[in-house]
Amino acid sequence: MNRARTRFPNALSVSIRVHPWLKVFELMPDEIQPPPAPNPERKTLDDRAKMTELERIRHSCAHVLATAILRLWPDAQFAYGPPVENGFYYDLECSHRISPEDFAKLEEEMKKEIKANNVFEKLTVTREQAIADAQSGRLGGLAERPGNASKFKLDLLKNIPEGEPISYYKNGDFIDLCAGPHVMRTGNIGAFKLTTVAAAYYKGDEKGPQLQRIYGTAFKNKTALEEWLKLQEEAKRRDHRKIGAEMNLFAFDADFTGPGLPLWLPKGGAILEELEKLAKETEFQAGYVRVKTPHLAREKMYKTSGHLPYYAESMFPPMELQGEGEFGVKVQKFKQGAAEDDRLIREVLEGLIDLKSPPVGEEKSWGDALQRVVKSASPETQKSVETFVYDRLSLSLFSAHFPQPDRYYLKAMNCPHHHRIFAAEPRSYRDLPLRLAEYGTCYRYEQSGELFGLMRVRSMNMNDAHIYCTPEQFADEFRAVNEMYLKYFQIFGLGKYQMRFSTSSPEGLGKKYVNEPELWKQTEDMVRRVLVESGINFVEVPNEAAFYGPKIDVQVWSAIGREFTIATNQVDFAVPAKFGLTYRDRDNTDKTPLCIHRAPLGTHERFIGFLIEHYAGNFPLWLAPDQVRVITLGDDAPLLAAGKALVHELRQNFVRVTGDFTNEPIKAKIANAEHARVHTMLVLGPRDLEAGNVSVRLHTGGPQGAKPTAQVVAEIVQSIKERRA
RNA sequence: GCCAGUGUAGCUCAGUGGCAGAGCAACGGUUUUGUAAACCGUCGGUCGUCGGUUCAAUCCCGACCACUGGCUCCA
Repeated sequence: MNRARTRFPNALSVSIRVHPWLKVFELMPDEIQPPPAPNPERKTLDDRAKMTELERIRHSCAHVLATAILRLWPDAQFAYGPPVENGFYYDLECSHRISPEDFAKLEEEMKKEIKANNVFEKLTVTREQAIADAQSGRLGGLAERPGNASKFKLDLLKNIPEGEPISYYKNGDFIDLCAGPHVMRTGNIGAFKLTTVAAAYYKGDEKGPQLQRIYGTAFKNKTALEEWLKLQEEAKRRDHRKIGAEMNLFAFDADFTGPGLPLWLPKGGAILEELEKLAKETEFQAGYVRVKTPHLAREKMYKTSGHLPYYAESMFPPMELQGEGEFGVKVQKFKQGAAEDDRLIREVLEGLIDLKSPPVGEEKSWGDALQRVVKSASPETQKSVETFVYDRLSLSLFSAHFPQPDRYYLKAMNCPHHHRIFAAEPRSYRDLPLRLAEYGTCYRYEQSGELFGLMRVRSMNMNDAHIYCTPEQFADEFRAVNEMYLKYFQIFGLGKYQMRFSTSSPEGLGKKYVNEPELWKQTEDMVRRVLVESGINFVEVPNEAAFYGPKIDVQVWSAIGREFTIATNQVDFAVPAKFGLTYRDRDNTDKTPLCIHRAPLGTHERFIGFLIEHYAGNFPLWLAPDQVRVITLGDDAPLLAAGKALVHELRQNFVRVTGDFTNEPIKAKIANAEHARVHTMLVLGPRDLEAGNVSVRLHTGGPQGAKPTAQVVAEIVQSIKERRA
């Protein structure tokens, strides 16, 4: 509740929707629907049996962790404790707040349990027995705990299908409800380490209880653990935030610019420029045309597109121009004093939305005060207040009593603007396919905890384009888009990628997805066919499509193993209709085009962040911010002149080149250039000058010996032109 | 937004209830050099912000902000 007010002080509909005592609003317009309850995946027994040895070690280590926690804090209640990619975790509820300071103690206890080398004993029990044990607090415990039932285990038991065997695993005194499998003995856990503590929601449900999650990792032996720790160190070194700072690529300035809003420094700007150039050239050759659209649009744009109110939470709150637009006059009137009848509503609303409301007693806002008052009232009064609020604040009345100011939103996506470009001219089937491309800046209000370096930001440049086409053209267009993706992957040497093909679900039609069963089937079939025919590596993920059509997300893995969705490709057969987009077909009727949203390079921000980690900052020549540095051996006049001439020549060939003509020792100048990750160093000394040579040194390859200057310049220019790896 | 951790010079980090420290960078000199750091000097700080405790707070306490690791989310 607080969150909605804080984030959207002006977005009334949003504030109201999530205010807890206004549950009544869940009955409101069908576009405001709570998300479907998460369905926690339950691994089948077959899946579990496939656990690798390492996973068994880690899962067993989770039990050992639980054992240790219970010895220190016997009231702990455990939920899930699975192995994960880099280790394991166990979720628990406990009166003691476990912090990393407790790790040493915990690890001590864990070592004792491992040293005891207890057997992981499997016990099969009846459901009745299991329920009884859970109720006595025995499950996930060292002993019975009267009055402290194993509540999460009870819940887990409910999810075990009838007829499936129910088993315990027991090590020492610790008994846990668990399908296994485990290692034989606690002593089989060779080496482990607790890594971090975090909060996690029970079953991943934001509304569920919040648990403490302890993360750890475990390995067969100490060597393997140490190797992993080393790898973590290496990952830290390659982290795009670290390298970005070292190379002066970008900066965050939370105080002045705002969190999640990167500033591109000149060197990062150079990379950005190269990416745009690549995209522009590639798209030009593929028949795209370039457009440019503003960063703002009126509310009507996003109401029409359907993004409001669905995605209002992901957008920056609107700017309101009170004196403008058709409602300006009404607003003025309202300000001068509303009718008595309106006053109560206004007060209710002010309490809900006004951040600056003074606290009333213990409460943080008038809304809280109101909530208390209503709660303490008789059921009839509560009912009538709810009815009143529902009646008076429902959107229709709302707009009647509260003239809408002119609202402008920062765009969170480019598509609506492009749709309006489509609509700006009459279109014939002869104009299609129309491919509108733009490197457009979008703004999304990502939750504060979600921000992550360049990978998750609030302002982003999207390599966006929208292809409007007829259903007959769709397959070819879609194929061409995929080919463009593959072309890019080749340029950047991305061997490991996976396309996630997200489709709809029959149950979601009309709720999560536009209710067009025929079109869903058609487009999904078309997409699937194209993917298979193109021999593309993809997986199909049901029930994850966009609300307007199936989509493909491209996942890549950076060199340090981070997985990212960098590109996206979506079919849209719904929104063009909402905007009333049509083209005149051969048969002289107006038809709605299909639209393909595609962003092969995703956003500048994420893509460059990814590239930094991918290349560890050692970019290929064409992308390197510092492509060439000319270094003179001393600062004698003839050397200096030759050096400056070389810089000039390279610059006239559009090479990003700097000169280091200081009188520092050559070793220092090389070291500086290496630290700056300058791709190519050209050293000019008296010997070179005499022979018409330069000595070439590569950041990634060391000294390459002396070569004729003209040849070196030509090679550099050629390598950049070809975008060589 | 939630849980936890962190916040000292441009960067990497020391440190203490009683005058704020180093290395690198920057700047000024000296040095005249062949492939990862030559020497000397100078400058640089509201110790994240606000409040509290104290004779005295960068240090202790509280709130807030930002970042980091996770959770949830990512149309």
